[in-house]
Amino acid sequence: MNSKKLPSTSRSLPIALIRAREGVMKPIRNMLAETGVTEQQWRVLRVLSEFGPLDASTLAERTSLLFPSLTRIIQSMRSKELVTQIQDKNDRRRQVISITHAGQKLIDDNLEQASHIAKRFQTVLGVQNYETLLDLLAMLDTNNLDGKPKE
Amino acid sequence: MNSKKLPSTSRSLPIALIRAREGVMKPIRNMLAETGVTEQQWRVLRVLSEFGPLDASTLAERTSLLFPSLTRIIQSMRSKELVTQIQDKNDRRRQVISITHAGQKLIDDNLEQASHIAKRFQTVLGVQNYETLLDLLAMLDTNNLDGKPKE
DNA sequence: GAAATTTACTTAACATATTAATTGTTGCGA
DNA sequence: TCGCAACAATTAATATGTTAAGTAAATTTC
Repeated sequence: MNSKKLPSTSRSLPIALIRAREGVMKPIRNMLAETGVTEQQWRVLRVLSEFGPLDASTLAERTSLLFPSLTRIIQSMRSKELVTQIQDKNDRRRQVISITHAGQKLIDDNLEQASHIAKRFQTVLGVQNYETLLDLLAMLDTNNLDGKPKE
Repeated sequence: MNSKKLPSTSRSLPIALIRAREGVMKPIRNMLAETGVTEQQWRVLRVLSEFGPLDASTLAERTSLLFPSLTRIIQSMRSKELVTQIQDKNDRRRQVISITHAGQKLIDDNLEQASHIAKRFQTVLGVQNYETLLDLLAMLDTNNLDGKPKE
């Protein structure tokens, strides 16, 4: 058996993930279009709202944003007064990011619509499948694939 | 019951998709790092190799790349002589993209490693789960979500 | 058959992704 | 306390994602 053949691009996992993401993001982007924030900025607000003030490293991890991206996003969001950034007193290398009232209001104002969108995907897939999907995706996340944790 | 609450970011579908994509792409990117092509350029080569010469619209659809991205990518790949672009005789609006010998060689040279990576994900998830995952992702792809089935 | 419309693609502008190099801090050991 | 490795964040450079405008060729309409 020739194991060198690649799967057809139509059953390619990377491409399937991209297309799924497109489908999921479309309604979310439509919602956010009117708020003036991008999908990533929305994610930053979500995480800050859920966990409270965080240093940039932790924030990057929880939002799944790379550091350089986060730096620029925070700059942009500071100018829009959606977040604040202050230097940690004890370790001046650290920057602590907090959500502002305006940022929290933006979330509150869109909470209903956002949860409606989230719920719709559960309905489309069925709650059972929805949970299964999240579990399978989580398996792809952790880098413990062939017993080689990283690199 | 307050139905307005958003799911915790840890069970958020968009974030789960992003993280899964990260996990899947990491080994692929490592492989491609030495070839000088990006993930998207690899995808273009894959599709051209599988389907033969294609007009830009079809290529964009099969690679899941947006048109403006594809335009730039093709320009870059032409300068590297991985693909060629010629005007269609019958419809001069159309641009027909073809893979070159060098492009095909790049695929051939990495075929084994690429299929090994693809197979590894099947093993990690189990073949059954792997198929289930592709099916579920496909359900998110089709834009028949807002009650508008499709064109 | 010329004007309006549509189609296929390109450009432009801005935001993010990714990797690498740089700056400023902290902590530690000689 | 000097020197330096490690750490946190920023900056830089290149590529892609996304939306909107623009261009040229084909098609439709009157």
